[in-house]
Amino acid sequence: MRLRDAGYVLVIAEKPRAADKIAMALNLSGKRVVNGVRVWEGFFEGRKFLVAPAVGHLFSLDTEEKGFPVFTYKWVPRWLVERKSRYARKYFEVLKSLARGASEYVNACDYDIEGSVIGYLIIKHFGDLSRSRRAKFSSLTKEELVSAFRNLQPLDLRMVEAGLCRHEVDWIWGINVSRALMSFYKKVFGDFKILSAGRVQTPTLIEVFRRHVERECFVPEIKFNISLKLRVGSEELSIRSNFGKDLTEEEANRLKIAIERVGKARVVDVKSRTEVLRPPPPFNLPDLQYEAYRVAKISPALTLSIAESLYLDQLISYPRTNSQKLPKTLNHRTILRSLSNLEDYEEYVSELLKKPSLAPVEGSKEDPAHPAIHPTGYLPRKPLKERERVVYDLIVRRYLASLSDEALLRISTYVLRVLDLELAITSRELLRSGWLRIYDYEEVGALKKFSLRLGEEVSILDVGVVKTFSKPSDAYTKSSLLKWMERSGIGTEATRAEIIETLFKRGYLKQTTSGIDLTELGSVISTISTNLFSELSSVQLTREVEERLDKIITGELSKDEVVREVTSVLKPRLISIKKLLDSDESVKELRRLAGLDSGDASCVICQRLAEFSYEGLRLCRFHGIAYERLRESYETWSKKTKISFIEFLNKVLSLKSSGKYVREVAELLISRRK
DNA sequence: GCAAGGTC
Ligand SMILES: [Zn+2]
Repeated sequence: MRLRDAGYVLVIAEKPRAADKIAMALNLSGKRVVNGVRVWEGFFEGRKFLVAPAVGHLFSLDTEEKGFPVFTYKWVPRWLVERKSRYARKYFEVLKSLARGASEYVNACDYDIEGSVIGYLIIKHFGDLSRSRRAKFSSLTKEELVSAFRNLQPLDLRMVEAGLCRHEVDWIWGINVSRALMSFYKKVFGDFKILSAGRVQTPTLIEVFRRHVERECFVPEIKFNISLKLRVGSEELSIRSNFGKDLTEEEANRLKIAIERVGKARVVDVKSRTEVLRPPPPFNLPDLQYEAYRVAKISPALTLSIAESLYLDQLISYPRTNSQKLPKTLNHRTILRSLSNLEDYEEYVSELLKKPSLAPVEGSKEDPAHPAIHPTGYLPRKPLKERERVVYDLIVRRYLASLSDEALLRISTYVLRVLDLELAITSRELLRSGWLRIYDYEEVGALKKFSLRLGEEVSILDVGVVKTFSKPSDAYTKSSLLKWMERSGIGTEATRAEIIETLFKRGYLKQTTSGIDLTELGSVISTISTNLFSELSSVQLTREVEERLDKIITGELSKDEVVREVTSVLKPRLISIKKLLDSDESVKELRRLAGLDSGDASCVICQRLAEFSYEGLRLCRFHGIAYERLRESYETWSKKTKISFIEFLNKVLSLKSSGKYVREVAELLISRRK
């Protein structure tokens, strides 16, 4: 492929800031503002170049068909079909008009499948695919960009095909199942409500459902431990231990008396080691969102929007990244000298600058297009708002920490023998604080320093028996749910927080004092999704889509084959569901599929569909599971302590960590036994 | 109006 001599080369960037960087790297200094959009022109290696930005996707899939099943769709201008994307119109118009005068096109969007689609669709609609090439770079640094433009590649049509396929598969599943759900809702509850389902949101909702069941069907376990108060040097140390045994109440009481009688313990082993605490790597977006919540309770969605505005003010690098690595070419000394003008960091930074070399710690996470989040060195020109300040401060401190020395922790473990039993106590002392001085949010564990010699006797000042009750997993927060999505490999940096917000907007989730919980609607949608669309309800669908996209990239599969496969799974099912929805006598069956009361067999506690029967009591799946857990749990409780079933039920009612369904079943059983 | 993915 040979570049034509006449006309200019139109370079399409994914976003305005990237267009600026590309122009800068290629020395294209002619800045013009067309229709409110910044574009750049100049000469690169003798050819006239023009760089203009998109703003992410400028086209979107859409259909004119109502109802479902729906398998016909086409790409349309995004600003036309999406209210919140009207701002994209001016970028759309500018690219459209500049494309007319161009003789060549370069797709210089991020080198990933979405970037390939963004540039491809613009060239396809406004330009000429046969006169196009792809710029391939993994960061927007001058070196990489110059090399990418000296070695322009043929258009990456397999990446494009994979990208188009991802859009189509998500559209087909999402739109069809959402419409089926709305149709179900109308039929069963009588009114219209906006509902949705999708490859990422549905497994996330179902994970909250699982946690809801786990917590609300939870029966605390009882445990008996020995508490000891020891004299260690001049200090008193309180500890709890079960000596590695699952003690019954009787055993614990006997042990307490025996230990009281001895009154002392002996140090029989001493192990000391120095633990090296490496600085944390610089932030990727998930880490920043997690820390902003942990340190300042800022929600993941708000953290992203704050980071976005810091990025647009040029204070930090691009935030929607998964990378925990900084570019080798980044000039840390320049950034540090600039940061030293800020009072908060001045002292620490001046120490860092004395180091002979500055090599940031790297994490393992990578990103195809953007490095870890770091301060640019540009300083705020006006005072930041409170939350902006908090997020900016976190980013700066994390960056400084990544350039800092390791911290050293001295950990000494002493094994004490009392009677024929052993227990360990641990002393922790910070020998060198290193990076912990600048990033002091990290929990190093309570520091408690003491020292004992081998063979030394330790007096036991007090002994007691402590009864403890286990607790269920915590309810999810927006932060821990986002972490779950990340670990499960669903969604992207840019979308996870927003998808959690969508689940709230649909009325599937609610915020309670202990965290996120499912609403009644959320429970119905989870249940019907699991029953009718099991594929969409699991993170496994994402794995399968990814495998197929990889095969499209290697040429083993085509987009049409993958779309045909999805259609063949979904279409027959949608047709039979539609038939069910259209029939007159289907409401009962539909209610059953949603786990709702279907008329004849309902739970004696909540009227949901009964799926269990115990002691002549019809119980729904929640109360049925709660009943089973209560029975199992009583078995273990009664082995450890003398307690009647009624006493046990009353005790469970009094414990805060007992689940809602468990309490309701306990109350019912108590009232029946009166 | 529904997805998930870009970006303001
Ligand atoms: Zn029930």
